[in-house]
Formats: sequence, C-alpha cells, structure tokens
Amino acid sequence: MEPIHRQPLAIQVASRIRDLIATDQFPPGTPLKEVNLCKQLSVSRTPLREALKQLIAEGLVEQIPYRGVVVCNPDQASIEQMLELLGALEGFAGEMACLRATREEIDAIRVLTQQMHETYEKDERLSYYKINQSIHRSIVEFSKNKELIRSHERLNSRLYRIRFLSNRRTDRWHTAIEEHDAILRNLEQREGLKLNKLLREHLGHTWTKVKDLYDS
Amino acid sequence: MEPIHRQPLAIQVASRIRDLIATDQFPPGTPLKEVNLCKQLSVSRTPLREALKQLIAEGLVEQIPYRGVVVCNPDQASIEQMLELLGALEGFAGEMACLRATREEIDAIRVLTQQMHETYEKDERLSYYKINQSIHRSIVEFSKNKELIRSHERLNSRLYRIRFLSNRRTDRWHTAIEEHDAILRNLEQREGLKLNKLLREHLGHTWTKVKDLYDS
DNA sequence: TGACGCAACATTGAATACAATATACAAAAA
DNA sequence: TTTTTGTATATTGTATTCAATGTTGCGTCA
Repeated sequence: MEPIHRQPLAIQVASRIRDLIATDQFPPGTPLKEVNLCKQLSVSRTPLREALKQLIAEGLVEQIPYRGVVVCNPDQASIEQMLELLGALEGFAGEMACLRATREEIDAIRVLTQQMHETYEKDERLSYYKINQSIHRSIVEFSKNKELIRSHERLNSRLYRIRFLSNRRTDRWHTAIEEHDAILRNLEQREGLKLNKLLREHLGHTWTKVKDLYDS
Repeated sequence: MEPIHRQPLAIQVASRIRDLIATDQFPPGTPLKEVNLCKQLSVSRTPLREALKQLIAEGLVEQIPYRGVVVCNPDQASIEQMLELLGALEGFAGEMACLRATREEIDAIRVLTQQMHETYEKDERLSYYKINQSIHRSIVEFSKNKELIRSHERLNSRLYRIRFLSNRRTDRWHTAIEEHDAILRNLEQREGLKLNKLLREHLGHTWTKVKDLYDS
C-alpha cells in the first residue's frame, strides 16, 4: 500500500524558498531576514534556519556570519562555469541514455520534440520553455544514474531563473529547435558520442544567449 | 589582505562528522542520535541539527522523520552509479585541464606521479592512496571550473571510505600506476579527448575493485 | 568640520524548553 | 500461548529564550 509521506517543516520551507528564488520573487541580492520570513511563512526560526542551511549547501544562497543570508547573485564567470558543467552532465547523460533508454522512452522524447515545434509555430514562449526543460530532464533521467539525475537537478534549479530570462531572446529560437531535432535523431540512432557533443554545444549556445543578456 | 575567516559551530560540527564517517569511525548504518553526539562534541542540539541538515543535503547520511538520521549504506548499484558519475566529472575536468592548465601545474602532476612510483616501490599503501587522491584532485582543480571542483569534492568525499577500503587489494596496483603514467602523458600533450576517456576508464577499474571487495 | 568613541538597536548564533511521534515492553484477553 | 492494546520511555520536531556580534547614529572633542 502507498505509504503516507510526511515532510518535516524544514524541508517544506526549503522548497518554498527555492521556488520563490526561481520565480524571481526573491531576486539576487535579496536579504533573507530570519524573523521576517518566519512571519511570512508562519514557522518559527528553527525550521527556517535548517531550511536555509540546506539552501546554503545547494549554493542557492550565501551566508555571511552574523550578517545574514542573501540570495546569490552569480557573476558572469560563475554562470559560464555552471553552464559548462551542466553541459558536461547532460552530455554524459545523453551518452548513457543512448545505451540505456528504452524504445518507449525515446518515443516520449519524440512526442515532446513535436510539441516543441508546435509551441514554436504558435509563438508560445512559456510552453516552449517548459517543454524544453522537460526534454532535457527526460534525457538525464534516461541515463538511469540516480546520482547524475540528482546533480543535474540541483544545478539546473540554480540556473532556472537565468535560463528563463534568456528565453526572452527570440533570435536563437529557430536554431535551438533545429538542434533539438538533431538531438532526437542521434538519440534514436544511439549515437552516444555525437549526442554528447551536441548537448554540450547546445548548452554552450545557451551561454552566448545569457551573455548577450548581461552585456546589453 | 587575507580576511579572517570564522566558521559557525554548525560548519565545524559538519566537517567533524564528515571525517568520522570517512574514517569509518561511524560506519554505514550507525544511527546518529542527537543527544549522544551533543555530549560527545560538546555542543547543543541546534548547531548539531544544522550540521546534520548539511550532511543530509550532501547525501552522506539519510533522515527518516521522527526516527533519526543514520549513516548511508549505499548498495552496489549506488556505488557503481557514483563512480560512473565521478568518472564523468574527472574525465570532463581532464579535458578542460588540457585546455587550461599551466606548464607549472602539469609539472606538479609529474612530480606527484613520480612520488607515486616511489610509494609503489616502497610498498607504502597509505601514501600511495593519498598521492593518488592528490593527483585526481589536482587535475580537477586545473579545469578552473569552480562548480565542477565543488561537485567533484562532494561526490569524492562520499566515496572516500569505499575507495580507501578497496585500496587494500594489491592486484590492480601495478596497472593503476601504468594508467597514471598514461594520464600524465596525455595531459602533457594536451590530448583532451583521450585523457577524458582514460580517466573514465580509470574510475571504471576502481569499480571492478570495489565490486570484488563486496562479492568476496 | 571631521574623526573618533560610545551606546542603543538589530540581527544572528546557540541553548534550552516544550510538543509530537515512534518504539518497546508489559499486561490482559482470546 | 499468542495476539493485541495501552502505557512508559526515548527520540525527534518545533518554539522560545538568552547570548554574542555587527551596525548605525549621535555626541563629543580635537
């Protein structure tokens, strides 16, 4: 029978704050004052502090002793490095997915890629963004490596906001779609090494988009 | 000027517990009772609990609500996946190191590899183990990607104990040394892709050693 | 006028107290 | 004898309190 799963307050608080940061309601630099947050979330300081400790470990916020916790504001170099690592993770995941994904799983990617085309035709940015995320997450899942999935999840969540912002640029949109077609093709043909390279390049392009965003 | 760095109690407690786990003083399955640990470490429950939250986030211990935290006892599949990911990280790091490491940095690797040979001649297991760790950590550092370094550090610390135990086997020792020579050669010649492959295989061999350890 | 020092306040760090939940054991009933 | 159930105890989850530290602003003195 399906067990009832309870989550301690601290866990719930952590994911709430995570969302607030991802959706830009707590933009970078926002100081996270303990008592304020306690009132807003209706919890006491202890679970809140434990939640913050988790977010610190995740690298989403940073702490300065006796001065409080603030939302991280990664500089260009950090973002570039994070995207580089994300590319490496997804690339490797893709390579493994070529070995381990089932036919059905690859079919699911095909469906998502098709839906992505539709959002492009209809000019639906938000849907596009979400489907894009879905595809990447799926590929990583198909690597069947739990640790890899976890690492990717963590890093990706830190980049969620950045990638969302860079999604506004339309100039690279068409190219991105074409790249996804290629990704699907290579996955279908189980071309691990090529897929690895493709995914790394794909993330590299994301970096150029982000960079433009910062420069302008 | 060099800033004075203070560390909150929770951080210190966390790294202490981390060491205790790595050195097998808290072997897998050990329940970490809060009040006990508080007495042993002479801290109160609050900083201890915050430390545990960190370790949970790192995946070193696991928590069951209202039942406490215990030292993780990863099964064979988990270890295999962790080593696979570690190989991917180190491989990618090596590739980047080929692009970014300075002459001096590569010289340092050469020195370490030489020292490794000496420990082999003298049959000094512990020294060998530490130099081996040093080399791998250095290569990752030379990738100049902070995120990659952090991820590697985290994952590696979780595998520290396992790798230490598998170090007792001597049958693969000679081969490992030869692999390190090859690693050095490819780093010197900036053969990124080959080095990537080598490092991944090198970690793959670690897995076979660990597997033997478990099977026997 | 400017710099220094002191004090009051704000905020985090740590410890303790209290509540909720799980486990173990014993007693009672089948 | 076995199963069940209630109660005691241990342990974690949460709240509150106290202490340590950083910041700010005002007043004084050179």
